[in-house]
Formats: sequence, structure tokens, C-alpha cells
Amino acid sequence: MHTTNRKIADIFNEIADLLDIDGDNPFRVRAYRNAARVILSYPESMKTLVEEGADLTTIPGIGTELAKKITEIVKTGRLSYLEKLRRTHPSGLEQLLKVPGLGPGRVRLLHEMLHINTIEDLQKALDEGRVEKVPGFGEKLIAKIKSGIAQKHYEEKRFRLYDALTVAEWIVGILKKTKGVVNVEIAGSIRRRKESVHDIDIVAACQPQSDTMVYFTNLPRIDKVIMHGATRSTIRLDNGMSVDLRVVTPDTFGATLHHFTGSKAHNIALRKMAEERGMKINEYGIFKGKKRIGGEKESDIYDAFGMSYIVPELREMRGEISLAQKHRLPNLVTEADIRGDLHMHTAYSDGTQSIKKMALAAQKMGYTYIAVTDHTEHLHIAHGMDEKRIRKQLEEIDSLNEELQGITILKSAEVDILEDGTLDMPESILNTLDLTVCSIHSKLTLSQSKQTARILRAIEHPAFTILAHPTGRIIGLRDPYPIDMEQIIAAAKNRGCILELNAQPDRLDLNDVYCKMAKEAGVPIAVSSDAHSSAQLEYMRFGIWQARRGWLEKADVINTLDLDALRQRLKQIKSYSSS
DNA sequence: GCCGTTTTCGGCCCGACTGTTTTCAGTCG
Repeated sequence: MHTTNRKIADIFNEIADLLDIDGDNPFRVRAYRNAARVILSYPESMKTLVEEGADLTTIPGIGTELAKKITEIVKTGRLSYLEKLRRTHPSGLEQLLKVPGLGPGRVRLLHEMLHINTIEDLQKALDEGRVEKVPGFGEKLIAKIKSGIAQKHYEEKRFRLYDALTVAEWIVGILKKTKGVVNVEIAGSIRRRKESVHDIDIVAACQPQSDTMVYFTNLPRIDKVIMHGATRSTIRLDNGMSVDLRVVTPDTFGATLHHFTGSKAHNIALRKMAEERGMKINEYGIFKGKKRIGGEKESDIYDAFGMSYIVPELREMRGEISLAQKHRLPNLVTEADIRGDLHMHTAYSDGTQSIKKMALAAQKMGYTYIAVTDHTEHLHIAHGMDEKRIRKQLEEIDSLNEELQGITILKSAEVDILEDGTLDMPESILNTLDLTVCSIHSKLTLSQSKQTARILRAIEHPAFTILAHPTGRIIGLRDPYPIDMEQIIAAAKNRGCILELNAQPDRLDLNDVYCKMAKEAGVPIAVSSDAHSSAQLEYMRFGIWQARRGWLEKADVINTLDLDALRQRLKQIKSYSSS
């Protein structure tokens, strides 16, 4: 199996868990977790770097020891150090860490005193009343552990950004109406627009005597109040989402919002910088000696360092801090930059509305063009169009383009890439289209080399324009099919074609890391809604957020071009001939 | 295990809340 960055990160996280349970040096544990995080979001594959003989220690957080381990994993597919740890640690211990109330200290205690190694062991010990004899395990803690196991809270649950944002906005709406509230904002990974999140963080600025916290802990749809303090509470909703609220005074709102927006790694880096300059940052403000020099506004923190403001989407420790110090942060693409949408469906295939309805809705969003991209014949499940229906659709587009003012409908299709890499459409029609949006919907389980070859062959077709949802993943449901993205990006660069960032909230495909890879390789991205109804055109904003997390600027996104410039580009892409 | 514009050794972000404790460790974010 191909060594992915994810595999290396998983190995380092497992080592961190085991060392943590051992009570090993917590900073050593942190070094492993930090390295795992860095590798996971690193825009180049460790495999390639090792093969090229690159110096891994230039990657922040990777020193000589971890570089050696990465090299071993890439070269052998395994790591002897982890195997050694596994021999002395029964499997299952890491899962115990995920039980609410259990951390490394308590897991170690349970293991040493009761030989508990797995969730099943723990359940048995609880049933038999043995856990209460362990020092530090009182009545309430045991109840918490019991309920955590019963409700399977040890299984990590993540929620799509779309779902979490919907709930978060609902809560913010309620809290904004409470007495004494001055400001309420969503923080955490939702504010950083991560594609999936594990909880909701909210920060409220309130006057003393406000009743915001009371309202929060009495919201409808609460399953349980996990924690209830004067300034901080946690609730769990009946859909399993947990929500954190911090209540602070208005003068510290910015510092608290920043603190709870994260990412954790970004915050730690800033605090280190503060310390080096004789300053201190915490959730209440920024301090020079005893003197508080800011914290009301979030930007106070960046101002204190004389650096550019870093938007939440970039706060992932992917190089944003050093660029902000040099005032050279990317000028990220915004929704307002978008001129059109190059992927959507109508009732001709599996969409719900007419071409005209989609075009008018797009115009309302301020677009000047759309591409209609219904499915081709091979995709029966989505009522793929045969040649006859395609020709009928093309005629309808011609007459609509004469009828409608201010919006142009481009002729296109979401063309299936067949197993052998050919395109599912007669050449005679392919040649008449303005662009094609090509994608894989079948045979998702091909080997990595076959799946990659399939895409590479499709890209070579003269009528190929955009590779849609390039990895095929469905967030939380379906893993990406195995492909060599570096090869595909290189081929796209060579061919001069485009990769899609599909904005459907359960796809967001390409992901942020691949967007950054594509940008660095000079491959343009089409951010597209893949709307199946006019309401779904709004999904564009999720795509833009992901694009921003991938450091994309206006110039990196093809559908920021006006229609004339876009046509020019499409002409260039069509004129490519393989040689 | 990483890192360095005082350092190649000795640091490593910081605070709230809970539960089980008589002053604090563990967990969590």
C-alpha cells in the first residue's frame, strides 16, 4: 500500500497515545502529535520528498529523529519503534483515552490496578463494581464513564460544516436576544471553515448580570448539560453535537474570540512569540509585563506583533505566521470575485429545475455565466442523457441564450470517465461543447495505479476541460478513491486543464491541502456548486471557504474570469494536442 | 522529540471546570 501522509500521521498519533499512557515526557508526546498534524496538512507527500532525497528536517516540527522515522515508514511501510511499543501495550488502550473522563493518567491507573485494556474490560469491571475501588474514581466520575460508554461517546463523531453551522447560527440567534448581551460570535473550527467539525464553540460578550448563560443551558433540544460554570459551559444536543459557550466582558471579547477560534497550534505559536518579546497572550488579552495592551478587538493580537491580520481560514500553521510578519499573506478569493458557476444539473438529468430557472437564479446571485452540466448516458441512476436528449438540450440552450439578457449559458455536460479512461460521449457532440466537466462515478475500487491511469488518459482527451470532484470522497461516508494526486496535478499542469473544487457540503473535493498543492503547481481551480436545484447554487460559499483554506487567490480560480476571458482560456485548453 | 537574534541544554501555552479532594490532579479545549 502506498504510504500517504495520513498513514504517517496515524502512526505518530498512535505512538503519542501509547507514550501518553506510559506517562512519558508530555513534551515528547506533544512533539509526535504536532508532527502528525504538520504532516497531515503538508502540501507535499512525504513519500515523494523521501524519494527525492529532500531534507525532512526543514519541515517545522520534524527533527532528525522523526525524519528517520518518516524515512523508515516510506521505505518499508512500517515502523519498528511503533511495533516495539505495540508489543508492550495491549491494543485497545488508545480507545480508552477517548472515553469521556478518561485521560492518560486514569487509563494508566485502570490498566495497572485492574488490568483493563479494552472498552469491554472496562464495562465488565464497572458491572462488577471493581472500578470504584481505584483511588480517584468517585461516584460521579464512574457515572460519567458509564454513560459515555453506553452512548458510545468514545467513537469520534464529526459533523459536516454545513450541519454544524446551521445549528450554531440557530443558537447564536437565540443568544443574541438575551438580556445584557453585547456580541455573540461562532468561534472554533466552524469559524475557520473546516470541512468537518467535532463541536461548536461560541463566544459571547456580555454585561455583568446578563442571563445569556442561563438561556444557553436551557436551550431546547438539550440532551445533557455537561458542564455549567459562570463563564464557561458545555451542553450536548439531542443530535449528539456538543456546544461550548464562553461568556466574557466586552473588553476581552477579541482575545477570547481569538483564543477559541484556534487552531490550537496557531495559538501556541503566537504565545511563544509573545513570550520571546516579553509579552503574554491569554484569553483575556495581550499583556506587556503587567500592563494590558489589547484584547478588545481580535486584531489587537496581530497588531501587537506588527504583523498582518490573519483570517481564521488561514490559522492552521501552514506558514501563515511568517508570511504575516512579512506582510505577504495571500489575498484570498472571496464570493464577490465569482463571475459564474461551471457545474450544475437540471431536470434533463438528476436536477430538479429547468435550465431557464437555474440561469435566472444564477443571474440573481450576480453571475454572468453558467455551464449546464447534466450527466451523460452511462450514469443511468442520474438519468444520464443519451445523444438525442443532449441535442435537444443544446437547442434549448441556443434559444435561451437569445432570449435571456445579461447571463450566458455555456454548453457542457458532466461527462463520465469510463473504466478505460475514455469519455462517455460521442466525439461529434464533445466537439460542439464549450467545456466539459469530467468525473468518475463507477469502479471506485480500482487500484491506485489503475485509477490514476484512468484519469490521466481522460485528461489527454482534447475535449477535456475540468476534472470534477477529483477524489470522489463523501465527507464522513466514503473515503477518497486511491489516486496519485501529485501525478494528476502534474498532468493537469502539462495539459493546461482545470481541477474542480466541488462545493457540495458533503464533498468539498478538492480538499484544502490539494488546493494548495494545485496552486503551487500553477493548476487553476474551478469552484463549482454542482447544484441540483437553484437553492443549491448557494453552496458556492462553502466552496469559497474551502478555497480560502487552500490559500487560493482570485487569480487561481478560473470562474473569477469574466466571460470573454473565460472563453479565451477554454479555447486555449481545447487547442491542446498531445504530442 | 523539537528548538535556538541571550541558549546545543533546558526549556516547551494557558486557563476553566470537575470531582475527589482537604490543596489539587486530571481532563478538556
